[in-house]
Amino acid sequence: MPSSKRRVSKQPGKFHHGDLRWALLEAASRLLDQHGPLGVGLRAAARLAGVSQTAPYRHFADKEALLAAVAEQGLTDLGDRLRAAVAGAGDPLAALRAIARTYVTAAKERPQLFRLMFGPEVADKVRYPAVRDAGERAFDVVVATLAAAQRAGQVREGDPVEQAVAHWSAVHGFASLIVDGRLSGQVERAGGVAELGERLADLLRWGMAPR
Amino acid sequence: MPSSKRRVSKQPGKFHHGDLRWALLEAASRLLDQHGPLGVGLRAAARLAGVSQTAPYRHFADKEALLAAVAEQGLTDLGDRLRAAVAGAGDPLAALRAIARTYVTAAKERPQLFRLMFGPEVADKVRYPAVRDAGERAFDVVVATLAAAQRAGQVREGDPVEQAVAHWSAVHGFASLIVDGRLSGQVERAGGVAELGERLADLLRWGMAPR
DNA sequence: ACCTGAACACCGTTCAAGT
DNA sequence: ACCTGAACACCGTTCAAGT
Repeated sequence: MPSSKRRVSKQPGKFHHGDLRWALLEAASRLLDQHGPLGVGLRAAARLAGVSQTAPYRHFADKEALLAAVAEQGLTDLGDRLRAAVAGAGDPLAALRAIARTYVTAAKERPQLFRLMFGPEVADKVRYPAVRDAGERAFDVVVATLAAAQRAGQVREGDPVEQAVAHWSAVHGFASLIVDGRLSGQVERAGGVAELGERLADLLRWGMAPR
Repeated sequence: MPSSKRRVSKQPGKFHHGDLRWALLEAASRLLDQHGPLGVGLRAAARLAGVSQTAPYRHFADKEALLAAVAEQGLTDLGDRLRAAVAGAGDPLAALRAIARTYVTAAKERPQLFRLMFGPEVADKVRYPAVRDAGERAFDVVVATLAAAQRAGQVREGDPVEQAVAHWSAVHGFASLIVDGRLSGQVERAGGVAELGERLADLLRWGMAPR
């Protein structure tokens, strides 16, 4: 995880940036929101940061490394937000609802970042263990919440990891289809994303089998 | 939907290809599987098809249009496979399971195509109604199956579209996370994708609330 | 209609060089 | 360590031209 605060150069005037790495991440993030994952370039980021085209190579091995760093930031931030949402919920069941709401909200806020985080731009995840770890830390929040929900008798007994995969799959799939504009008709019919999301949460909770 | 059969040129010798459009789709499809959505290029496709770099512009307005045509083929094919899976199932409940299995299998078979179909490469879906229509035809299979399941008393009553969104979200999210390598640990723990998928199907069917 | 060749403005990446 | 400028091999796209 990159430092989120800009450091001041120790030798003022000698470098354009006290922390070029930070400046490049900031530039890439802006390019991402404006032009999508395909609009993020090493040269364009360098231009935005005010350095030469080859300067980024001091901090990132290649373009994919820059994108991976942005994705890692996004996943870490998502994990933090999920943790905060769980902490602010009254009980585990409310926490599960808060996870779903927070996840979909984050995806809608920065759709391009969401796409980068789970898209093909950073193809070889083995090359970026930090990206994978950030994703797993976010997933762990879901697992812990389901374990707590079981202890509180609000979710049926079973492997919490398996339940977390189910919960995450449903929430992630819904967020993905929303971001991709694939559910716009259904969203309109239901009167909004939040409303449709609530109904899906109920279906997941009570199941689709006849009562 | 592009014709899936190569036409023979009416004036042999005059053109390199009887159907250059078909040849370019074929080339793009091969580039996609080999190098991912980012490896598909207009020039590379033209090279594979044996024509000049500018020839593709006779058939596709730009690069995105070529990618959109490939995505459309993939979505149409997915819809066909879902329909066939439903037709081959004994009852609506088995059909729902077959939809999930078919969807995940298709995603695993051609992960790069799956990413293109739902990824950011074709960003502006309004520009490509054919892509959207192909996706909706696939979705309609799920809606129809849930309506049938309700009539058979195998799924609780309710809006079949809403239930289809829930089913599709869960299946799509699971497939996405699998393709993205995000569940490799959990898959190993569970003894395979099919096994984990079966457990998720049960959770979706019976719900997560305490019995 | 269909295709070509040259050209333009971009890329990612490498290399030799400067402080 | 950090940054630059020139260069190479690629892109997507446009344009004038050929059959």
